[in-house]
Amino acid sequence: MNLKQLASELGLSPTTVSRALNGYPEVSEATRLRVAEAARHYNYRPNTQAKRLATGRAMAIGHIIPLSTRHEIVNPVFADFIAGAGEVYARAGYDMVLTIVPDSDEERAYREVRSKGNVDGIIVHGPKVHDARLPLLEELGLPFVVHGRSLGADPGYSWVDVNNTRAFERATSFLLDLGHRRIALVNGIETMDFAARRRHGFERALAARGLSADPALMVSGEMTEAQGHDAARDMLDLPDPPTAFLTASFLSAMGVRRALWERGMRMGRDVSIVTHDDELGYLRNGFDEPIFTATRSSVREAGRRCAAMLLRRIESGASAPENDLMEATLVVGASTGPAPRRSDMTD
Amino acid sequence: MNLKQLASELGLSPTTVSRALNGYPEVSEATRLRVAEAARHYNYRPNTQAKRLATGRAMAIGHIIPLSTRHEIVNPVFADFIAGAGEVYARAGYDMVLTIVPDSDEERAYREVRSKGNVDGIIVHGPKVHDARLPLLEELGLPFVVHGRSLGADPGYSWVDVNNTRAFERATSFLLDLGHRRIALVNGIETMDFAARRRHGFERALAARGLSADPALMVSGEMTEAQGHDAARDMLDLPDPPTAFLTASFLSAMGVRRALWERGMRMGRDVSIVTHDDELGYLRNGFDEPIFTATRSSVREAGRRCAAMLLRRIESGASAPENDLMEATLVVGASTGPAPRRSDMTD
DNA sequence: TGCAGCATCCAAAGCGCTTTGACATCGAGT
DNA sequence: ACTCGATGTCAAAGCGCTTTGGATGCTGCA
Repeated sequence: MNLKQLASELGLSPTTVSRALNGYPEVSEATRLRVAEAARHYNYRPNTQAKRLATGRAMAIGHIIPLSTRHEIVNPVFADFIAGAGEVYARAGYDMVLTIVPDSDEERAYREVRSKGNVDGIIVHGPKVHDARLPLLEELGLPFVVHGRSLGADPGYSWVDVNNTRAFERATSFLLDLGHRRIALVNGIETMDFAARRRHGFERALAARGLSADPALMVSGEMTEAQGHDAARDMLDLPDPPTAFLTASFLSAMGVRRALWERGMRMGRDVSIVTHDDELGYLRNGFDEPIFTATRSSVREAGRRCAAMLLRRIESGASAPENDLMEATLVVGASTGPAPRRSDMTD
Repeated sequence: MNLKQLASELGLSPTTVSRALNGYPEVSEATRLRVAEAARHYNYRPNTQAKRLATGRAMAIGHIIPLSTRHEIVNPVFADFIAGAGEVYARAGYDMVLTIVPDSDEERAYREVRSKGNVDGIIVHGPKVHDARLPLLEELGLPFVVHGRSLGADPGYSWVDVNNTRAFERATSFLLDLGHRRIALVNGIETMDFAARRRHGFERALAARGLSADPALMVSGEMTEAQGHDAARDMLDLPDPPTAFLTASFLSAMGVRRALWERGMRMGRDVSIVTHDDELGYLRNGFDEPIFTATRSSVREAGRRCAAMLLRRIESGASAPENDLMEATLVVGASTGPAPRRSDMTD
C-alpha cells in the first residue's frame, strides 16, 4: 500500500493525504481524521527511501565505531551506549546506522558516509588525544557530536563527556585522605583522551599534596581483567609496593582483586581499590553495597545525551557548539579502607 | 556533484554514465574508463537514497536487538557479534541499521521495519524457546537469519548456531571422566533457547552414565559475575556440595572463582570449573594457557557467518532454509582436575 | 450584488537515480 | 547495393514521496 493507492482509496489526491498525515494545516480536521483512520486500517507506512529522497533528510544517524587493528578489541561500553542512544532515536523516528571501521581507513569511511548522504549526522566514538577525525568532520560539514573530547583539538565542536579529570582527582584525594601514599594507576590506553585526562587528574591530586606519581606505579593498556591482574601482580612485588590501586574499569579492578587473593591479601584492608564504573548492565558493581568504591557515571545516559544533542542540533540547524560535562559520583564500597600502617603489615 | 552534473561535465547522458559506473556491458571500454576517471576526479558518489528508491533495494540489513524490560541488560556478546557482521556488510556495500526494542512491543517493531522498507533483511538476536518472532517474520515475508535457534518453532527458517547441546554434553562428560559426580550447572536464563539446549546437553551426559541432575545444583539467570558468585556460595554450603561447576559465561565463571577464593578453596584442585567462552575481545580467557577449561566458540565468527548467509539469501532470492551448526571446541585450562577423593578434602 | 479573503483541495514538478525502449552508426554478409 | 545484427548512446518513464503554485468554492462585508 503506497500513498497513491491510499489516496485513490480515499478519493483524495496524494497531496492531501500526505499533508493530512504530516500535520500540515491546509487540510480540514474531518479529512485528516478520515485519512488517519484509513492509514491505520490499511497499515500504511510511507516508504522510507522515497521520503528521504524527497525531503533530502536521511532520518538516520551514523555511528562510526573504530576497530583498532592492533588491539582487536571491541570497546565493551559500546553496547550500553548504543542502547541509550537507540532509545532516543526510536522516539524521534530516526534510524541508527552502524559502521565498524578498522582505524587504518577511517578517513575514507567518513568521507564516504558524507558523500553517500545516508545519515544526517554522526556520533564520534573513542576520541583520541589530538584526534584527526575532528578537523576532518569539521571540513566535511556533517553535523556531529563526540562522545568524549579530544585534548589538543580545536575546541569548536560539540561533545558529551564525563569529567574524567575531576573524577580521578577526587578518587585519588579520597585515597590520600585515607592515608595512602603509594597509589597505583592502572589506566586505559593513554592515547585515548579519556585515559589521558584520568592520568592528569591522578597526577594533579598527588601534586596538590606535594607528591608526585611514581612511574613504576602507572600502567596504561587495554582495560581487561588480565591487565589488572598482571599489573597488580608485578607492582605488589616491588620493594615498596602500592597500598592502593586506581583502575579504569570494572574488569581491571577484578583483575587486581584476583592478584590480591593470590597472595592472601584482603581487599579494603591490606590494599584498597577504587575503580571507574561505567554502570554497564552486565557488569554491575554489586547491588546493595558496591563491591568496589568507584567513580560512577552511566554510559547509557551518555548515549542518551549524545543522541539528544545531535538531533537537537540537526533539527535546529545550530552551529554554535554545545557541551555537556557529566560529573561522576564517588560511591564508597567495600574495597577501600585506611592505609595500613607499617606495623599492620606484619601482624 | 550528482549524476546529471557529472554526465554533462563529460558530455554524456546520465544513462551512459550510470551504466558505465555499474558495469553494464553496453558501454565501450573507452568511455567506461573516461567516466571512472571523472568520477574519481570529482569524488562522485551516487546518492544512496535515490539509488535505493530506484532499485527498490535498501542495501541495508536490520538488527533488532531485544532489550528485556525486566532485566535491563544489554547482551554483552552483542558488540562482538556486530563487529563480525559489520565486516561482511562493509565489504558488500551494505549498511547495518540497529533497532533497540523493548521486548514489550517487538511485534510492532518488526511490522514497522517491514512496511517502512528500509532494510532488505534482518538478523534475529536472542531467540527464545518457542519464539513468537519467527512465525511473525515468516508471515511478513522479510528475509531473515537467526543467530541461534528456537526449540519448538517450525524449523523452516535459516540460522547460524553453536551446537550448545553437544558442547555442554561434552563438557559434562569431561568432568564425569575426571571422576566428578556432583556437578553444578550455572546456566543462562532458560527461556532463552541457547540456555535450554545447554541444560539438555548437561542432563543427557549425566543420563548416559545413569546419573540424574540434582535440582539443587542447577540455577538459571542473568550471566553475571554476581550470579556465579551467589550460586556457588549457596551450593558450596550444601551438605553434599558440588565438586565441579559448569557455567554459561566467562563472567559467571569468574563469580564462581571468587566464591572459591572466599572459602580458601583452590580452583582446579578442590573444585573444577568449565565454562562456555564466547571469545569476546575484552574477556579473553587467558593467553598462553586458558584460565578456565572451556567450550569455546567465537561469537564474532558467528556474526560473520550470519551476515554472509543473509546476504547470500537476499541476492540469490533463495527460499529453502540454510543452516550452519558450529561446533565448539573444548579447550583445557587450569580450572579443572580430578575430583577430590573424600580423603583429599581433609589432608 | 460583487469581490476580497479564506479554507480545502489538487496537478504537476521535482528529489537523483535506474532501466526500458528506441535510435543512430557501422561493419559484415549476401 | 541492401539488409541485418552489433555496438554505443540517449530520451523518457518510472521509484514513492514532498512541495510549489494554482484552482475551487464558500463566507463575510461593503
